Amino acid sequence: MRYSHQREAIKKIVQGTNSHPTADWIFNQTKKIIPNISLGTVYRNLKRLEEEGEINTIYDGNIVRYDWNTESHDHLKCKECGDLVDVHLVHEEFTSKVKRKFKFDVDNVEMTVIGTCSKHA
Amino acid sequence: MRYSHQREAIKKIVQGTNSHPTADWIFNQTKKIIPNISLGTVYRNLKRLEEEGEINTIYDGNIVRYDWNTESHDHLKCKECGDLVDVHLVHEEFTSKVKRKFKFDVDNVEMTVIGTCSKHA
DNA sequence: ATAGTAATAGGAATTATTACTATATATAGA
DNA sequence: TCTATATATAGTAATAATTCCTATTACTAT
Repeated sequence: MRYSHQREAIKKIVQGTNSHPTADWIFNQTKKIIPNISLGTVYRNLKRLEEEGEINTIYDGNIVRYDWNTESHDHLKCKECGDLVDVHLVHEEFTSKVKRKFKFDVDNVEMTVIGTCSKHA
Repeated sequence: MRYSHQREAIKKIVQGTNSHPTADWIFNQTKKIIPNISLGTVYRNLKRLEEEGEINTIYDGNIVRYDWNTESHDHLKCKECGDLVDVHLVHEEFTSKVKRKFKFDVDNVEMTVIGTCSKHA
């Protein structure tokens, strides 16, 4: 893969936030550095970076977000503030239980716990 | 809520399949009964039915699907055949653990386990 | 039967994403 | 360093999913 200024900028932006940004947010941030970058370039590079394992794609309902955290993890989503917080809830024992019980080979678990965070209890 | 022929047809169609259909599929099925139904009507009524607790909305990646099964449950998704199978994996002990550990009040857990089903092992 | 309210059809508008194409750029090799 | 070429980009058009809008239709209580 050939180097590109654009891809580097996009990578740094995703890796520099905990906000689980959308493509559009990333596009706007990148524009501050490369004003004439195009949205297609952002999408293309987000896909490339995901393929390279540099970033992760997460699904917040039907909204696609990106995450610098490529370790397997889960999310707590507060319905009051919309905050999405990284947590580690699914462990090895869980995947082996699924394997045993359903003869299902687990690659990945996508879990979002929806509720109310302590700030809005 | 006033009775409507359209909404009843949509409800029966969703409740009559295990295929976790998309809005578009439901639209096409409903057309077989009510040829001049409009897509907007399908979306509006799917939303109403979800609000009434008659059906569930599920997110398969960024694809929105609908499910007759309104009991809290999880999904196994086979990356080979795309099959989405209902399972019950998240139990009360899990939500109370999240409550204790993160002071997070759990409403709902959305979990999709991605991997390979026994047919494609 | 009629007025008032609620739902629908059909199409336009919106949003997110992908595809296309002419131009620009990174990089391997002379 | 210069050049050739493959790959990436900007800008725009196209597509897909969903929501919004409005004139029309249907139901309900009088």
